[in-house]
Amino acid sequence: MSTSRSTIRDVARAAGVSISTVSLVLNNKGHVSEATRRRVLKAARELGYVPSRAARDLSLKRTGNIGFVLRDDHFTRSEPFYTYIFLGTEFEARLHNLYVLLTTIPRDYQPRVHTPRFLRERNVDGLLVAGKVSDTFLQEVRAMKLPTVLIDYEAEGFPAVVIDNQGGARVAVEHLLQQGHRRIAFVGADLQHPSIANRLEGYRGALVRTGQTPDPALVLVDEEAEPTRATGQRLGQRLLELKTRPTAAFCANDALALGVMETLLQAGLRIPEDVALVGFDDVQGATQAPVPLTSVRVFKEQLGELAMRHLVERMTPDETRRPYARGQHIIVVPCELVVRASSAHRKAYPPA
Amino acid sequence: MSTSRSTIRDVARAAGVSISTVSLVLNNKGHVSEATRRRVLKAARELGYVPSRAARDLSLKRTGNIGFVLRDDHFTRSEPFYTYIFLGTEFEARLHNLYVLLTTIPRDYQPRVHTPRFLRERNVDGLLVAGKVSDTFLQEVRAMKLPTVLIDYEAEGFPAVVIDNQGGARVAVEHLLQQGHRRIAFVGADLQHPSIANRLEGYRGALVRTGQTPDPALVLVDEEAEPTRATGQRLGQRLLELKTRPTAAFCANDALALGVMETLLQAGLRIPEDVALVGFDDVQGATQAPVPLTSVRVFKEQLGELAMRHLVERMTPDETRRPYARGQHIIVVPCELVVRASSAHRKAYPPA
DNA sequence: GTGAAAGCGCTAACAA
DNA sequence: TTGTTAGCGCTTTCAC
Repeated sequence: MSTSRSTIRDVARAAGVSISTVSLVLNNKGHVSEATRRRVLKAARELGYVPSRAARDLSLKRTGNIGFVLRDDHFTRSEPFYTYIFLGTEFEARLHNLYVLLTTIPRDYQPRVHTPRFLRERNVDGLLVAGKVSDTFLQEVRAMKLPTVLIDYEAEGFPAVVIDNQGGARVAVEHLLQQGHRRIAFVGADLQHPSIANRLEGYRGALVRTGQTPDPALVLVDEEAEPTRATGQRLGQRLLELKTRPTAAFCANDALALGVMETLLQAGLRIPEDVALVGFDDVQGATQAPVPLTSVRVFKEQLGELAMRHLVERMTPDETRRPYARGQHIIVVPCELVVRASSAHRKAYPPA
Repeated sequence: MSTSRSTIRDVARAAGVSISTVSLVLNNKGHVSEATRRRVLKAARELGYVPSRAARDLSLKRTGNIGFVLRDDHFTRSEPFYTYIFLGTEFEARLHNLYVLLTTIPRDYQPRVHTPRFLRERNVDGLLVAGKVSDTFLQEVRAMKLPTVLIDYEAEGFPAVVIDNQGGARVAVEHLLQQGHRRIAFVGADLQHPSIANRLEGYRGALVRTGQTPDPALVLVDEEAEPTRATGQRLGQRLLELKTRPTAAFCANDALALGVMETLLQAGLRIPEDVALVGFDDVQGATQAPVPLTSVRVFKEQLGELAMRHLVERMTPDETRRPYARGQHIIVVPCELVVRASSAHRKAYPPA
């Protein structure tokens, strides 16, 4: 017990069988009689036997690791969005007896310089990429022919697990419409980001569906900026300067919404009486905001779990499965609206 | 290139030597002639050879992994404190060619139920534990006889890398004293936490050193609570109810300080004119607070780096090192005061 | 200085 | 149903 750990040999000896039998039992393979199976299991338990990962991996020609890559600035954001996603993958990984190797890459990724070590050494069987990353990185990954799944981001040729951005945005805007709002602004940033673009689409869709004509003047977007609180503050300023001020704004994410809120409150406006606000992501800060923020809740851990599950499926060529297209599957995860004070019912327009 | 990766055999063949020679060259061992050394290196480079981790680990009887454990509620805090620490360890790990396996444990850790998988399977060569964790967990770790280093926490029998809590607190309070403050409160929580206890010590020390007698009435502590923003709000209330209000408060961390600030501002007090505030940790939110918060900056990534380095030292029994006590080394990392508006010079008391 | 060979602990043919 | 054996790719004695 106190000496070095026991091996498959020890178990075999203790159970009075050969090591291959032990291997078969432990991996539920082949046909082993119930009697020996029990003996083996018992011996293994009594010896506190745990298979050596290195030995198994060497024999199986795999690593048992999954790489998880995200941008460092995303990982260290004050909102633990990607942290939850990571925890989701980690949870699912346990079910498959895999380890997750987490590494960050810089925003301005340089192809050979910043390549994660586990990729360089080919020390992962599959790869998970969370959030928007440099395209040069994705190109490198593409060239490696490694099973890969993106999370909360989309790119040519990669399967991905994404939020139902469009659907969530639509529900959010429909909620505002239902509250009686007719002049609803959209606050956004970097439209290159598929998520943001989709949220804008959802916003437009909701308006069009209800027979409205989206007013371009109400689309407040800073194409060059990241969707941060600071950007929200600036865009809030622009909102204030509009000739006819909107009565509500749907913001592409909570950070932006919180920034807008700050600006509006400082300008002396009331929320939601003067301007109702809805965000997206439902971050922790949404609840604690001066005016609790209505938002679209995203199930971050679920994103991670699903991505890992999907990755594992792609890694194990299951013969029993039909030969579906090996292409770019996109898994869309639903989200849900959480109504808080920032968009509470306006006295003037009671809900339908 | 497109087929499976090349092995040490391939390199040996290409260089016209034996595999043991290749091994020696690649590990800088034994005496190999400069000529063959070059040939081997060249061959390895041309073949894009990367040693198999599994094979090496199997042979070396090690795993090449380091476990990193922290509480899930710490990891998902909105302040990426532990995220930075993790990144520090990850950075240092690369230098030693180690992988870091990150896992969280619940706050209410249950001994055999929640044991991290890599510990159960003994799949790490060393362990890093960040932040306060359940004592039952540490007991389990103790029993494993695994090289371990704590980070930002201390416990019997474990080496640790910690912030200079006492020193930082002292500097913070000295700063307030220098601003002319004489009634300085201490705002804290859970004194069981060594960091908080030490910060209180530093606070007292600064006062005593300058010949003051610490006033127990000014020590506002909620022993039962965690040092969070909510706790800070409550303690801020208690501060307001004091018969003779302090002119300044040193808070055990930024979360508490931010909570106190919120309460004071809502009560109509001005900061720093009515009450000056100083926090600890220098979190991201400190800069963005309504009144930018003076705080003690902590070099989080450095904590992680040092811990990893120390762990690696303990893992590799270096014969050349003197047989120092194998005991509980505590590495103290300095921190520095960052002065912002929340404690800016008061007109009444110009700086010395 | 270099090579042959054993062995790390496991899986998977292949025999029996 | 079970056992024998040949690897998996590397490190490391031990000869030469």
